[in-house]
Amino acid sequence: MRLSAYFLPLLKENPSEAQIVSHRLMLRAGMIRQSAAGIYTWLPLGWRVLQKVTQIVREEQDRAGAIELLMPTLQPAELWRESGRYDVYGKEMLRIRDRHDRDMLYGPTNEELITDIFRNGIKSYRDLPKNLYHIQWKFRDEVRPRFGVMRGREFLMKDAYSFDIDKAAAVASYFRMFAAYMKTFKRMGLTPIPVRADTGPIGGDLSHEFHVQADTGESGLFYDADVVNLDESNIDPTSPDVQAYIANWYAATDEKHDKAEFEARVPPERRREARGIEVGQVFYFGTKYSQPMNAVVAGPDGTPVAVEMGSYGIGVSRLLGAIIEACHDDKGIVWPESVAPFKVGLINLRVSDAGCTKACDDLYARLTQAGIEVLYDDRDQSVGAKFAAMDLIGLPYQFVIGPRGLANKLVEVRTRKTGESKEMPFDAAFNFITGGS
RNA sequence: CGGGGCGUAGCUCAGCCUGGUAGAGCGCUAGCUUUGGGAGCUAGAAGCCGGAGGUUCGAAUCCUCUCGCCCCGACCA
Repeated sequence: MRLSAYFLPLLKENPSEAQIVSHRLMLRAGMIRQSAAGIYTWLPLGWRVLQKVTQIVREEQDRAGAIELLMPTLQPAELWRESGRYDVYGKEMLRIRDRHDRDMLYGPTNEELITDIFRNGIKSYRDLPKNLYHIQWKFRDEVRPRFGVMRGREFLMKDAYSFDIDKAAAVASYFRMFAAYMKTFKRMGLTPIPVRADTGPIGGDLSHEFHVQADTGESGLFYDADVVNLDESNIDPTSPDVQAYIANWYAATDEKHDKAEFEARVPPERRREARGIEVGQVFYFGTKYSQPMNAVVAGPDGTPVAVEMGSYGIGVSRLLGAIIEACHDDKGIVWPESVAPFKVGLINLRVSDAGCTKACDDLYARLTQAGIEVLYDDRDQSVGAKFAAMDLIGLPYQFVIGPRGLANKLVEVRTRKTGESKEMPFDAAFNFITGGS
């Protein structure tokens, strides 16, 4: 993409409404623009990142056996009356009336809708287990939205719902998602810390919140180092030992932290303290919805059984804020490669120089053909402005071409994260980025 | 929802107390000069001073109401 042809409205100064670093940087880097309190337009650069993050979430859900579908944003109130939540949910739920005076709502979550879909489609235990998910915009009319996309009213969420014939199978589904979550967040360059969450009123319920480490995070975390060293690709979600191990390790937010227990159970060298941002939560809730909504299947002996359910959420749009909170420096964003909007920023230091421009155009064409995502700064701007812009938007690599290096047929390759820079011949730079030799 | 703050040019903000022709820096446009870390000079464009009512000869400024946004708290992916 040529920057001259792109839409990237950068801000030199910090907008006064933004207090936290991710919000400021997203605004300044031209990723989002606020439309109303807690409601944002995703500008081209932000949209690209959102799609990258979405795709990683999707791939790991698919890999874990979940099946994607798409439910609507607007739901009939009727289903929520059936589950009993219509009157319970409160003002956070945006209620709408259509022209026929039917009560509708903009979905804050989808348990009712998915249970309805499920009960109409699955009648036998032989069709279980099932795990259905979608990635869809939600709306919760928060009293006080803040921190940009970290706590918006409209937000993109992945929510999955598992259906099993009995508790043992449901718990296995739960830990399968648990492992998928660890993998998902790690792929985004984050350090996930799964924290035991409230078990709720029904005894035996399971829930974990996933926090990702960020110095500016809102919750304090105390945990056993083993938690982050878990190799999720090797765990067997159906093994009771594994389940017990995960369910019992020590990891807590500051609200739940019990110093005495922490010190009793975790040896000093494994005790860790950090700050984090919550980006996901998993629940096992049994028949809480299947019972009232009559989501039953025929069991092996022919008698109807209410299915055992769990739900699994990831705050996809919030993740962008979390990633930036975890990955930035005083110059701007430092994208992990897996979610970067472009892999390379190509800077033409002197557009007026025919040699520079030719060299840039050629390299740009070559990289693009090789499938590398390149943002090519071909604008006629001062050098400092170009470097500052590129640092701000945080692409992992910068290729800098100017008259000085070009005299020796060299391009400068910089790594945003480390600040390292090295001059090399064009072929070497090309191979460096494409992984060729 | 309780408490506080702010709405003036695209952005950051001054002006308001003490009413009298709407300002600065950055950005934007044009030209010239510059060119390896947010360039310089010159000339421009740009604002129903959030909205409505009121007081006054006269309101960005004073009064009333309203809308929006931000911060702290309670609440949440």
